[in-house]
Amino acid sequence: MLQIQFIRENRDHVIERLAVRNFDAAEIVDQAIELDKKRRETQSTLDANLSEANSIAKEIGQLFKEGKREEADAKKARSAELKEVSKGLQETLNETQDQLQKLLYQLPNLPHPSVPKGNTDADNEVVMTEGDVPELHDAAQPHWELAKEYGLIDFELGVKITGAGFPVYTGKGARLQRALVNFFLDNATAQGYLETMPPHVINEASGYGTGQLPDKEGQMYHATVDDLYLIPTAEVPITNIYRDVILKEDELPRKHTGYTPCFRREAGSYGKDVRGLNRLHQFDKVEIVQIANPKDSYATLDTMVEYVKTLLNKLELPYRVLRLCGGDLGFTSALTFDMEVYSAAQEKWLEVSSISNFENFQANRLKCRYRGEDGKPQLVHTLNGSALAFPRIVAALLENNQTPEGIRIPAALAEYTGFDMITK
RNA sequence: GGAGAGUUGGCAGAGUGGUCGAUUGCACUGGUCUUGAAAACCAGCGUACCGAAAGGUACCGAGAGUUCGAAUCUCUCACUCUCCGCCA
Repeated sequence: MLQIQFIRENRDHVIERLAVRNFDAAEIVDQAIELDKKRRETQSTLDANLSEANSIAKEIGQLFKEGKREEADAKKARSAELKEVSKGLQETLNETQDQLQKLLYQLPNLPHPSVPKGNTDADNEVVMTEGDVPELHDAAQPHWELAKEYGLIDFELGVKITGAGFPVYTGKGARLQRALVNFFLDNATAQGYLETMPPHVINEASGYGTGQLPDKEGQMYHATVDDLYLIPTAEVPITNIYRDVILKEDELPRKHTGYTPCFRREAGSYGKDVRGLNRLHQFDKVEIVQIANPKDSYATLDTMVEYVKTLLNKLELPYRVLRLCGGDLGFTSALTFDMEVYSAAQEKWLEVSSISNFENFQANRLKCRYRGEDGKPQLVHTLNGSALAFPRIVAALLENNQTPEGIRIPAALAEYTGFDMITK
């Protein structure tokens, strides 16, 4: 959420920046500024009323002690009057604040100056491409065929137990998942990220803290009996560690990594893009999260991108880095780099990581602050990224490394799987 | 699932209708003392909003109520803990 003080002082800048998202903010911004003005005026008047009421209450108390009953009673009239007025003012103030809050919820984060204008993912800027696309043999197959042929993943069995999008991993398929958990966590902790295993279910307050609620309620699985939600990503429980927290400046940055399953309803998604592992309702992911000092959050973002590159290099997967354009940028993000691997049999790029700087947009909702040199609490910057999401990594690994003899496992990962070849 | 207790500032823990935004201890910050450190002593030390400032207002789990006045009384809700039951 953007800060109203900032909007008030930078009206034109806010509108101009949001135009990069093709978001016409003028009307909302002006309404918000108007409401904010009303809010402050109401607040001042109310405060003055309450102030007078407080001093009258004290006077009455004093008069009672002195036994001046009549004088005290006389003052009660004024007190009742003030009470009536204050009640009305309080209602106006609450309404105004609610309306203002609703407007602010509608405004997405301001894109960083480097974000290109654009409408769809076709307008994203390819920052770099790395690695060679492998040449596959003639009988090469997409990963869902390979998974079946080698007995790694059973999609139909998942349908029986749960439904579409909940695959069952078996044998080397399951072992590969376990290897990825350890591979990613070991790499992240070596970079100073604190290994963190959070709850996989969150309460409502946490959902609001990172912005899944109220807007994206339909995207999470909801356990209504207890009013809890299954996490769509580890970002939610981990970032919420810092909800309502004031850190000391020298405690920054805080770095966490966590492995969790992720649950996404993805309502309305179907078609060939969702075949196999391309899009699931439950998948595994290792996440990296940083709570950063605003002055170096962009340097932090760069280190996170660099870190994920090292993972993809170790996995020997061809990949590219995209700078998301305004139209494709997430609601809460100021700058996002997507990492895509090339899946050779499907002949397409698959997103395996999305690394974002939210600046203080999330922090404002979370109320996560740090105390600067002047002693005043200021909002932190939050960042996170996948490092990495498993299913599409597995898809690319299977497709790119298939040979007539079997599926080769990259050396760095073979240390974790215990095998360097998947055979029938 | 049953029964009971509780929710106050970073932590511990007072406070049962008026000068309480809140005693005290610990922690923390600064200072004095010391060759240095410790100890001792002195001072400071919540957050948000309004305001140029002075200052004002709100907040003692959340919301509503009683009252001239509520951390304190009433109601509703949420959460936590303890014991019993069940159980990985």
